[in-house]
Amino acid sequence: MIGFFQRVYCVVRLVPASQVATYGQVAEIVSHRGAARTVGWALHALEEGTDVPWHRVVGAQGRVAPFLDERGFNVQRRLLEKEGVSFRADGMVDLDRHQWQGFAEPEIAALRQAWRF
DNA sequence: ACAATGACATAAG
DNA sequence: GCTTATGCCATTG
Repeated sequence: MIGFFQRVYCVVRLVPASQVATYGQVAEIVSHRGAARTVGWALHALEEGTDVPWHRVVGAQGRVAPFLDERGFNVQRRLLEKEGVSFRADGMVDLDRHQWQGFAEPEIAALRQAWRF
């Protein structure tokens, strides 16, 4: 049984480039009951230079984290745009085009089996 | 054991 | 679009 944070990181690494998942989606896979808040906590704990593509996780409505770089640009948005993710006029990710479809039940079961979770 | 802390989600005003 | 309020949950002190 690996830890909760490790499961979060594992799932986030499985999100393909140019696609995004919501905190709730990740939580459904790594937790019995939706632990969306704690997913955010786990990503917040990541260090700079991590290999976990944290920027591919957004809020339920496509909201990105409000972190700005030294030039005032949103860090998460810039990373996503570099992968080809398009944004709407209101600053949200275009979920209709880029939301990850997630896993089917058998795949989720296999993951939990591997985790003994 | 308890309380506080969030990069959440949803609903309501 | 905003702000609250409520439910939620793993981690930390």
